Amino acid sequence: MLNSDARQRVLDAAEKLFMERGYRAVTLKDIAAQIGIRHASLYHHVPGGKQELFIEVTERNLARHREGIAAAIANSPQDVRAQLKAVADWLIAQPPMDLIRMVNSDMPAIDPRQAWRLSQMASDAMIEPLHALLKQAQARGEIAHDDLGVIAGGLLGMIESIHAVPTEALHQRGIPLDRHDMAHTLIDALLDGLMRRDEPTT
Amino acid sequence: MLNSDARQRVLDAAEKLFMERGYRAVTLKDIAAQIGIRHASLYHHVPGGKQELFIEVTERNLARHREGIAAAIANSPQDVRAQLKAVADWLIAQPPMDLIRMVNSDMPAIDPRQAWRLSQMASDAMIEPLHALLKQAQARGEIAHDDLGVIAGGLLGMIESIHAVPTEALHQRGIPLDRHDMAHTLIDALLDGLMRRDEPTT
DNA sequence: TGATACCTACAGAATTGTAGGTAGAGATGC
DNA sequence: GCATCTCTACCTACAATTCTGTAGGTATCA
Repeated sequence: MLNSDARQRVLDAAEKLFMERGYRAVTLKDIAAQIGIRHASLYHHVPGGKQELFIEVTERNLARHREGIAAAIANSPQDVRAQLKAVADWLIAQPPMDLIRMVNSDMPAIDPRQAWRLSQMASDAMIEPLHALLKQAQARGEIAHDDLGVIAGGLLGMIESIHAVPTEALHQRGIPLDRHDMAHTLIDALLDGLMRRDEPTT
Repeated sequence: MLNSDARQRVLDAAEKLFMERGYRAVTLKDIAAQIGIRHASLYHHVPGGKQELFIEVTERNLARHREGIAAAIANSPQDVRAQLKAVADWLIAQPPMDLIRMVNSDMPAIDPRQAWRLSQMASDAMIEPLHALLKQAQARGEIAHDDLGVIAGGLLGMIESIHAVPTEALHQRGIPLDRHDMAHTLIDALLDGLMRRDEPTT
């Protein structure tokens, strides 16, 4: 009842649209249309209305990210490069997680208490796992850096920025440019550095 | 007339809000309130309405970015690190340029022709200058990489992601964490790489 | 006296939310 | 075996508000 099949369809559609476009850019009509029902029928499954729907699916989405990132790391060898690429592959397969929009546009539009809670969740789900991954790699002696928190955030922004590449741009001039490849390229670049070195560090 | 003082105030307020929150999350009332007038008065300065206002200020903003980035590079020594940091400093001083939101939320909400044009402009203003900067550094032998286009995009995403750090988070535990410092840290990390090397490459 | 920069008032559409109704599936009483 | 009862998942209709855009008026200044 509280988690029926029909309700899940509503949450799925809402999650997809809200995460793609943001709170204000999605109407209840959009969500209802996506699953072929009338907007008023949404209230049957989510009596709390738009804001509660947004909060619920955002929480759900963040929880999924936390688990997805954890699983990606757990299923990889103990190696920063492999782990980061696994995380990136998982992130690229998801709808974009636009934290800039979340912080600057979505959060100011909802109840401040909830906004604060969601911001915390976002940090815990997205930044912390990456931060932990990097710290462990540092402990293993694989990498060396003083501000791994900052690096974790930058890494995330770098990977997510790939979602800003329009789909058409990927097939240009016969180059089968793939988002996963791009993410791997970026990770290799961050790990190895761009500066030219005469002795190649593999 | 076409570029009066009052009109500039309208464009400034609109640019700030639109770039911060996105097209759908900003109402004409918000913009008018920002400069202390009624929403209907906006039509005196921008008869084209909301969509044309958005397009105009987005163009303006992108043009400013193109110029600001070019100026930052021009006023720096011929050195990737210095140039990238100058660009980053300029970007950090601007309102966030959320390309993910632009592509996935703002562009689908406006006329497709204009959306395509703005997307081109965004690429020209943001990615291309960075790409050119990197190619020149490569020509000078400072850096070495095969996919500088991808790197340029990732670099941008990395720097812009700093705008997702909530202002309160910057003053935590007495650490005067500054957005500019964070950007510099990220640039150093990308140039030098995170991998531990026993001979320090300065 | 005319241009500029505003204003009030309002129309029309979109958006969120409420009230109450219905069709069908499955359980229950007799 | 079948009438009925209840629950789920919708529906239509509409109220309240917000948002965009229009029409026309007014104050100020050169």
